[in-house]
Order: sequence, then C-alpha cells, then structure tokens
Amino acid sequence: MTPAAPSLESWLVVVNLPIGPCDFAPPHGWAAPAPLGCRVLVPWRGALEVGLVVGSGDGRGGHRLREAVHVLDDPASPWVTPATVSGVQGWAADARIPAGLIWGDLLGVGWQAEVTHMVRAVEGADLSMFARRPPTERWTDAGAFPDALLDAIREQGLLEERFTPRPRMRGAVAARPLDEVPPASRTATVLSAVTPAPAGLTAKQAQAAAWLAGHGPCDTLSAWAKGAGVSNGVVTAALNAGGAQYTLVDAPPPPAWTWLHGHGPVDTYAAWANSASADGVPLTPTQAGTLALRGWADTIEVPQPPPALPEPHPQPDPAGAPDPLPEAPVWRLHGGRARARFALLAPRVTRLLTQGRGVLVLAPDHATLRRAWEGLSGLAAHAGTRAAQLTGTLSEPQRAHTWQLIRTGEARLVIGSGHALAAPLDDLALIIVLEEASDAHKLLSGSRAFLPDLATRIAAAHDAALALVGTTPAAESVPHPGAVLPPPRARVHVVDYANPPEQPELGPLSSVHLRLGDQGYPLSHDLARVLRQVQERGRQAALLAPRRGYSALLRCPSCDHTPQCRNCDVPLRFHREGRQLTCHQCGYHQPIPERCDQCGDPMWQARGPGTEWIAQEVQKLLPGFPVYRLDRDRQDDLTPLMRGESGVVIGTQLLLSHEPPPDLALIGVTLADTWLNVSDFRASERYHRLLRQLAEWHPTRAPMLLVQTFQADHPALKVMVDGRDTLAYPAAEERARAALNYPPHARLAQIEISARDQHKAQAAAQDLADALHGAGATAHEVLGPAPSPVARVRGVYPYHLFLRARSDTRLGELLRILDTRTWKAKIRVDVNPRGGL
DNA sequence: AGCACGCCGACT
DNA sequence: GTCGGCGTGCTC
Repeated sequence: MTPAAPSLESWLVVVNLPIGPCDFAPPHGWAAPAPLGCRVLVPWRGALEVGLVVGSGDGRGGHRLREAVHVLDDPASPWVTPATVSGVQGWAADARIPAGLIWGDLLGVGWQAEVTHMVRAVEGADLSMFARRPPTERWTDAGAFPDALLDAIREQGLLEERFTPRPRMRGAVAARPLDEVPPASRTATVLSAVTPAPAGLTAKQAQAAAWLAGHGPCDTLSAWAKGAGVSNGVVTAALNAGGAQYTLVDAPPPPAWTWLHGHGPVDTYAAWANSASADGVPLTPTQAGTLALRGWADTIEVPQPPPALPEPHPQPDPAGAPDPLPEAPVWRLHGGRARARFALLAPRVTRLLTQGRGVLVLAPDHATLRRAWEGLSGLAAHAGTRAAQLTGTLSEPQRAHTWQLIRTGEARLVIGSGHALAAPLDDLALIIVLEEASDAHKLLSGSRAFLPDLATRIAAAHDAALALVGTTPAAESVPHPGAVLPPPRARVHVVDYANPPEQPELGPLSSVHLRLGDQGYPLSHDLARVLRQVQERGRQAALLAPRRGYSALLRCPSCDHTPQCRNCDVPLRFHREGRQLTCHQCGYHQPIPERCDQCGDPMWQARGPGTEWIAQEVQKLLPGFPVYRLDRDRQDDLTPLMRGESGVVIGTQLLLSHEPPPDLALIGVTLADTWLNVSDFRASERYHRLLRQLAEWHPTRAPMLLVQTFQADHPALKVMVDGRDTLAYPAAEERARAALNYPPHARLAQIEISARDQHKAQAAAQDLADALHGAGATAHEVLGPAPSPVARVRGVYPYHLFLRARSDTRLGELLRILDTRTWKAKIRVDVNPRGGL
C-alpha cells in the first residue's frame, strides 16, 4: 500500500503521441542512472505503452509519479544513441514541437514491445477486492487479465511482473500432442453386436447380428447392412430390438493430423491442406479447419526467420584514392553527376568506416536513395562492415531486423530516408544529406520537420561532420566550405513564348493567347518538330507537364461560375479520366455536372496543361506512337520504354523519381513558368534545381532539354544555357537572400492559427500577433497575420503568421512567447517552412 | 492521437 | 426530462 520511497529522480519518457515527454519514477529497485535512449514500458491510461527515455528530471513536478514498469533495452546498447536523443530533443524544444510527434516520425520501429508478460500477486497480498478472479501467486500470462485490473493492482504495489524478450513471431498451425487432444475427438461411435443376441430377432435380424458379431464394429448402419447382405430396414430393426448398440471406441488420429505431426507447423489451414494433399493425404482447407476446431491442431506463434534485405552494390575499393573533400564540421559537394559525386565521396566514407566509425546517408526520395545505394553500399565490404538500408518502403520486419543490425554494430553504413536519421550508430562520424534543398526532406504531417535541420542537430550532438551533397546547393549551403564539380553538359533549347520570332504577316497581334496559339501550345512548333524526329528515329522522349490529370477548372460560359470544393475554398479540378471533379486540397470528388448549378447553362469542357491533355495532343501529333503517362493518378507500365523501345512518357515531377528511359533523346518542359508562378521565395531556386536535375537525369547521356517559357531570360534558365559554373546561380541567390533578409540570413517559422469559426481564428491570430509585439518582437520579426492562401481547408479557417528571426536563439525566444498563455484556436508551428511566403 | 467531460439544441 | 452533437482538456 505504501508508495515507493520518494525518489528524487524522475525519467522523461516520450510516447508515440503528439505530446511532450512525461515524468515517470524509475522502476522499483532501479539504482542506475536514467537509461537514456532506451525504451521503457510505462503505465498509460490503464495499459502499458512503449516510451523512449529522453532525459531525467528532479521528480518535483508536483504530481505523484507512476513508476516505469520495465526497461526494454540494455542501457549498454540503447534503442537510440543518447547523442541522437539530445540532438532531436534540442530541435524539438527550439521548434516548439511536441517531442512525441518527432519521435513518432523518426522511429519507424520499436513502438511495439516484443516481450512475454507474466504477472503474479505479491506474496500474501489479498487481491479479492479487485476482482472475482484476480492474479494469484502463480505466474500467469498477463493477457489473462484486463489491463485496467492489472494497473489498479500495480498502482497499489501488489503486482509482480516479469518480462522476457520474445523473438519476432508469426502465427502458425501446429499438431496438438496426442495426449492433449480432447477425448471426444479421439473416440468414434461405432455399432457393435450385443452378445448374447437377444431373443425375438427375426431370421434376417439374427443373421445381421451374427455378421456384426463376427466381423467387428461398423461405422454406420448402411455399412453394417451392406456387410451383412441385408437391407437397411433389417439392421435398423435389429438395432431397435437390441441386437446391436452404439459404443465408443478409441479412434486412431486422422491421417491429416499424422501428417502435420510429422511436418511441423504450417502457416495457414490452406497451406496444411495443400501440402498434405500433395503428399497423398487428401485434405481441404475446410476439413483442416474442422480438425483444428475439434482440437487436433493449435494456432501457435513461431519465431520469424530474418527477412531478406537489399543486397549491396559491388564497388571498387577506393583505398589509396585521394580525398580532396573538406574536413570542416559542415561542408558541401555539388555539381557533376550523381556517379561522380559518389566516386568523390567514396574515399572519405571508406576511411571513416575502416576506422570503425559510422556513416549515415539521408536521401529525400526513392530515386536519390537508389542511386546512393548503388554508389555507396559496396564500400562497406572494403571496410569490414555492412551497409544497411532503412526506408518506409521496407516491410516492418525488414526495418526491425535492420535496426538490430545497426544497434549491434554489425552495419555501420546506413543509407535511408527519415527512418534512418535516428539509427543507433554508436560512433557516428559523418552524416551525408543528399539534395539538401529538396522539398521532399520536409515532412508534410506530424512534426513537419525539415530533415536536414534535424540532421544538423544530430551531427552536432555526435560531434560528427555534416556533408551536403547534390546537384546544386541550396542558397543556405553556399557559405559552407566545399568542393564543386562542373555541371554535366546540357543541350538546352528555349522556346520563348513572350518573344516569338519575327513573322511580319502576323500584324499587330499581342494577346498572350494568340501568341501561344501562334507558337503552338502545349506543343510548340519546335517541340513538335523534335518529337517527330524522335518518332522517325525510333528514340525516346519525356515531357514534363505542370500538373496531373487534365488539371483545369470547369467554368460556366454564361455566368463564369466555377464549381468549388464543399470543404475548402478552392475550385475543383477537372479530371477527364474517371469523369470527376476533384479537390487537390482535401481529395473530395464528385461527378462532372452537365449544367451550371448557378444558371443552368451547359458547362464548358475544360482544358489545362495537365498530363492528360498533353498526352492527347502528342497522340494527335504522332498517331500510333506509344505514349505513357506517369503521375499520381496514373502510372503506366514503362517496361517497354525501359527495355529501349521507342515512345514518349508524359509526367509530372514524379518522373524524376523513376529511372530515365535508356535511349532518351529529348526532355521537354511544356510550361516552365509553373515553377516560377509560386508565391515562395524559394521558387526560382527550385526551378533551377529542377533544370539541373533534368540535365543529369540520364546517368550518361545529355538529351536535348527543350524548355517552353514566357521567361526566357530568367537567370536560372540562362545559367543552364551558357554557364559552366555550378555555383554561379546559387551564389547569386544567396546574395539576393541576404539583401531581402531571408534564409540563411534569417530563420523562419510559420505559425498556423486555425478554427472552424473564421472570426475566432482571425481574432486569435491577431491576439497572438499583438502578444508577440507586446513581448518585444519587432515589426520586422512578425509578419501577418494573413488568411492562408486557401482560406478554408477541410472546413477550418487557417491564418498564418510568419516569424523571421536573425538566429535560432532569437526564433526560440519568439516561439516561447506562444507558451505564455493559451489561445482560443488551434496553434501549430512549422519551423523552416517550405513554400507559402 | 484517443478519450472523457461538459455544454447546448432537438426530441420521446 | 434525455440523447447526442462537438469544443476543451488530459494523458505521468
């Protein structure tokens, strides 16, 4: 009944929920320091949850602490390295993100305890007041009792608990030992003769009884009748007259059981039936299930064999190759092609691995990850270690097994996505962030972390170096010391929609639409000509469309009405395939209306620069030429193209995450301006990166890059045409950022204030802005509030407030003002937001 | 995130 | 009177 002796220490434990760490007392009898980075089982809302120990406190939180129940990992080999814990916690604190959110994003594995849990009552404890059938003093599996009951007893200190690690299990069907099969299943009801035969049987009946007595029991009446050579009526009468009786006899195990007994567990009833039948024991899955139901088989759990892992890609040993890369805490490597960059990285990576240290490679998307795996994984073998891949696309058992390989030190080169960032590398020496400017590093839900920011914190906490490696540097990376390769050769052809070539017979036509029509849209005359060449020569082309689908709005020609999403303040997008209007904001979709619901006039057919329309235009231009589409809505099978067959693929930016067709002769950007008409200070940087990535998409060739645009003079495009300097554009961008006070010369955060009631949201946003100003924030530091670009999303009204601070420290100060009181709307912070400013 | 609690309008 | 919508707050 007495609580544990008041301990001064408490543990800060993070659970996989969008809340901050909670305090727990160490488990009963725990004397060692807090097991930082280890997983623990903690009482949570009446049950046990897995949590991660991220720190310790003084236990004076003011409320009575519950004890952590069990430490799942050996403190000598924690689930997450303590340095990683401190790096991530530091980021979470500064970004004012609940720690549970970010850990939920980073740890793809380990939230499930792989233990067997046994309980018993403390000796002498009377638990009868808790339940009719409480735990006894015998060890019993905890599953036999309700969670809430166990927790109530646990809280009183009357429960003893034992946890033993359990290997990963899978369900299986096994033969039950013969002595455990229920007796009813092991006997059969048979007809046997009664001796001596009673008097009064007719002749036929007596004959039947005599046969039964001589030939032994029968299973059925008809079997008896058949055996005795009489009709069914005779044996029924003989039975009723007492000439035979039903008796129980021992039955042999059914052949299906004997088979299972000899072959060991199978995965499913169907597998049992199939394998047994194949071995000459006829069995259907239904029969197998019936046998199990009668107690001949048990469903059990068997240890899972280790899953297959990605194979490393062989690489030559770079031992002795020169290593010209910087030794700074943060450095960069950009330009060239992926293959050349990895070749340059190889000596450094191999040297660190050979020293017994760890290297982590963070890739933003699947295509970059695949190239990194091809370019680096083989190095591990030269350094006496293994390479491990950690991504969300692996199965859960694969991730768990990989995590274990890293934790035990067997694999020290880790290549992966965000799931790899917290990998428990013991002596981390280097984190390589690939394509550090990629928006794909931004988590769109949960913590909304920008993973390179976290990588920076984790590297610093480990005293490891951070390398930023990619096609073209982010403006933020320019100030770091680095190595630069010349950009790959690019053949760029620009179609300038704003300044068509002189055509005197045209007259004073100036409208954009006429110019578009004149030069050809979406396929300009130049693009059409090159596409025809591609067809004639049997080669391959890729066209980049600004959007998926038909991607246009539906508009009423009479009243100008455009159908809107019912949940969001955006017009619905027209998708010809599937005949639907879809909201690209929330996914709401409805059939296409024939008539305007405002004035009743017929609606216009929509046309827009989506993949669907461009594909149609290409088919019109090149009849019979294979056309493939690749976007989120439709992903055609590109196998013929990848085999080298002629054709054209039309896609969104998703194209870049696929392998390029091997005989690619042309890449067309149908309307480059899409990447520039975005209200985001990173738009032109993003545009430049897209062009550079397109230029190096094919690993060896330089296909023609045909860009259709109204802004032919844009510097991001011009450097592609005449520049051989990888850094020229990013450096100019960086200077522009300095002038405008944008990153890296400022730290940004977006605060989203949202409520179902628009006025409430607006008032709360204003309230918050006032509070920030009242607490000393300057007009320069607080921008807004303003309604979100989409005024209503999924039925709520978001307002945005931007913070622009000169340093992380100052940003932290500003964000801490949010904690000073509660606001009357939902507040969400997004540090280092991408897009929308 | 769930889940309980509590506050208001629509009904047997 | 209660049923049930949802807004608010808590989880150690």
